[in-house]
Amino acid sequence: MAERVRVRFAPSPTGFLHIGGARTALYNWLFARQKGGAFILRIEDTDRSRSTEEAIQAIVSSMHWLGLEWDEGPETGGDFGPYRQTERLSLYEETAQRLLAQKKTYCCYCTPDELKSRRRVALKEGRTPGYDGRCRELTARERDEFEKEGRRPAIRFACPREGTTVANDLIKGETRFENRLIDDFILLRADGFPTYNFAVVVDDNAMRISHVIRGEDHLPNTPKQILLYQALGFPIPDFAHLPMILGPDRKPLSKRHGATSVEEYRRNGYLPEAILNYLALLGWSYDEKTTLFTGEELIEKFSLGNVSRSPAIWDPAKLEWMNGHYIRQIPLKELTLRIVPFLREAGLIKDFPDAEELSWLERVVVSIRDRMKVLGDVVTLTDFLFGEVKLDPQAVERVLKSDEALRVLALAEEKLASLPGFRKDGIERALRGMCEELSLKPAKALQPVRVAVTGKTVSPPLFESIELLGREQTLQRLKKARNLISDKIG
RNA sequence: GGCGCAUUCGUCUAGUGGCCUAGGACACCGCCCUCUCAAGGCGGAGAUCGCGGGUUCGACUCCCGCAUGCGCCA
Repeated sequence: MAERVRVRFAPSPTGFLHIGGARTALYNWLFARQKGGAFILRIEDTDRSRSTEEAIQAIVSSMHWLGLEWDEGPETGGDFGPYRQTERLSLYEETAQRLLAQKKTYCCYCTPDELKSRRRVALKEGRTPGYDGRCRELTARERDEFEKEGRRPAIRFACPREGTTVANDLIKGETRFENRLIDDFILLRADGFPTYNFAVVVDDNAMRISHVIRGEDHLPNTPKQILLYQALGFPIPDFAHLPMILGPDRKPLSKRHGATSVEEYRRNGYLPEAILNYLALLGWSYDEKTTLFTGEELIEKFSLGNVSRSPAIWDPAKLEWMNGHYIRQIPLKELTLRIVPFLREAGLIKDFPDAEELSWLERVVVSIRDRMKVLGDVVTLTDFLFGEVKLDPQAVERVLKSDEALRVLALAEEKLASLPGFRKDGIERALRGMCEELSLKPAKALQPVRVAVTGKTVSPPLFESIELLGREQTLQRLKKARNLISDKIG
């Protein structure tokens, strides 16, 4: 424990970085940064049928995007590599052989099919479905027989039949497991690939991991791993098991609950700051008041002792609120740049804007900043500023189809046409003057103008929007709306 | 089926024996601001602390049982 803190995040590359994985990574990262330790990224790709190269890239890229930089791992390398389990096969093999020589493991010739059917029978008879240990006492001759049949052995751990293994979890506290209830689990499969429990112990030791911080789903694996540490004579790290993240139905978070990967949130316009802050608070808290934390504050204040022991339900609404908050924290110039990709993606702008367009975009951003929850909101909020207006039929029906609206539009057009300049303040004066002349409340009289100009009953502030649109476009839209009404009213 | 973990407002949580007539945040409702919608400010409603037993002068907090949920063995 006096040794340097070394922690790791060890995902299986079977898809995008999941929200739960991101939180595990974050807690590891915070812990390492706070303690001045090392944060290691290790790829657990021994399940060849499900692991892919694309998934590794996806995870790496989400980690970078979140700013969870690792000190050792893919891309960066390090003194304890390689950091991919499929590149460490010989280490597992050697370690297993060592245990075999010490008679702490044994060869098992049972095939997966045999095991499966035995398990079924056991379940049907109401017995515990674990491995019965039948190959543990195999004689040399029996082994030869199996070898002659062409069977390749798996290597199993000879688990102690008595005693108790105690895991002192930094979050859950002391948990005890009866050794006799743990079956002789496989370390190395017949094909030479290690099982999860074995590879994890070998690697965590080889990489000098001091604290294993991972999801609670691994808690039942812990006694097996402790037994392995002991058999191998390795020092045992500290363990900390994080509660799960569930959907609103208290089932594991999955696609049917909505977005579950960091990548999806990135694409929808969530900010890393918001995701990190929200994730930090999902299962951890600092005091009874604080909800907003900068990255530095999190590093300073995080502690495993304050991590909750019970599962948390994912609440997209709170994340959204937090995202809106962080959007408002971003300096205008930077926010504008971060919005550009969303405008391009939606086809609202073609190329990357030049300096002039950028300064216009900045003014656009000012008008919508308080209205955004995600960066992608920029599209629906400002689409009327690009190209033609699409008049919402319902809005036309409700606010445009009247003689009063017709008069409003005519006067507005006249007032705006004769304005000396075309700035927000002048526009406002002109339109408020219009309201007075018509003896109408602004709230009433400005709605037809809003619909004519923006196509909707809800929009960014009208006067700014009109300025941003420009005189020519504005007048054109007012006229068009007027013609439309005249036709309709007859 | 066995083993393990968990259980405070709808949600995330504060709470480590008296400070709790249970605090904060999101969501919800109302008011203010206001050209719409937001943002912001102010306020409201919302939890007999899963249930039942103990221990104690006193329990959300400690112990036991039960229920439920989740995990692992798969």
